[in-house]
Amino acid sequence: MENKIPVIVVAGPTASGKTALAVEIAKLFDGEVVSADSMQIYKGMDIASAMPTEEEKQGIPHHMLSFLERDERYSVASYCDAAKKCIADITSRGNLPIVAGGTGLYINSLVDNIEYTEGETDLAIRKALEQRLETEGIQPLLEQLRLVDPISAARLHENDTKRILRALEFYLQYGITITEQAENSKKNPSPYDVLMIGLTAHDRAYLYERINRRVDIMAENGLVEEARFCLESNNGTAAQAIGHKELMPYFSGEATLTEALDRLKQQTRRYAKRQLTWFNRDERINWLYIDEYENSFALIDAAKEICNKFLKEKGYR
RNA sequence: GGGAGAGUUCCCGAGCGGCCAAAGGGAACAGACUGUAAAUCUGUCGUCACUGACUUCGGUGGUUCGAAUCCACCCUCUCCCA
Repeated sequence: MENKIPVIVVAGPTASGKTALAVEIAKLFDGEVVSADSMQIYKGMDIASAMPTEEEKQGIPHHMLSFLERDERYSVASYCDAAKKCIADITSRGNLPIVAGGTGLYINSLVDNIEYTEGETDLAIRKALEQRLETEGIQPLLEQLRLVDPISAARLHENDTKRILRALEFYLQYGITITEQAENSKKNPSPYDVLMIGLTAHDRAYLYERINRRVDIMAENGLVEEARFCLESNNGTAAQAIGHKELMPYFSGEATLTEALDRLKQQTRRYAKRQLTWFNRDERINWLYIDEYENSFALIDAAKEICNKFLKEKGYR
């Protein structure tokens, strides 16, 4: 209505078929894909992160993929900045932006226009706090937080040291509480008119089977070699990715390859579960159940219908 | 064939006469999540008519006020000697 930008989001747990569906939607509506994946941003982890291959992309432009060195730090804020630019560019070309990925925090922050504070995290403050945690334990830090930001202190579990530290760190760096910041961050309405499509399965076992199968395929496609190479030069954020670290016991001889891959499958299933927990609370999502359709064409048809309805009703097409 | 040891709740694993439905970990399920998010954290986790009751610790039978814990026999497994 008031000059909003239409954006289609394809969300869902890993291995649910987001990549393929996003491409199909892009083909149907002159779209370009903006990835919302915290690991596919890194270079050199194509197999583990299930990065779309050129073949899978089918000529559709993809953004926010494979542009960061593995030892570089990254953050939601940086992601939003860059992704917003991508959306603006795509729109200026007259194309439809399709945000696809499994990192819920990235998707919501981008699409809901969460405003993050200026500047980078002050690592010196963080380091000092981590130092104190080491020597004093969490209680004094929690007490200190209670004095400045009682709401956060009450909300956070004492074991949640990461968030307690961040809340304190935030206050020390910016002089306002992270609680206030959370409020402020929601002040500006989103410039996007969002249609959210979520992929999931009625039967969780069905999804888990797909995950297991995909890990086996990754192994066939050279996951072990990729992991061996990455782990040699590993030091940063990318080390958190599921896919390489699980092979460590295999490299050190503590586990067979099969055992390591089983572990990897399990970790991936657990991750999918967490993703579902995140997305499940979003009332806006139009869920498509992948185990409900005869084949991918039927699924694409269903998605197409939802998109058409959205675009027509809002007068975009 | 002889000897040593082990069998515990979905899995691993502690318990070794009462404070044991049984530590701890894992898995699973549910949830949280504002600059590390594929990370991090929380809850539940024998059954039920659930502040109490009931059924569990390889099997059977004992000892005892009382057993997962002690004894006997049996079954299964592991290791060592043949």
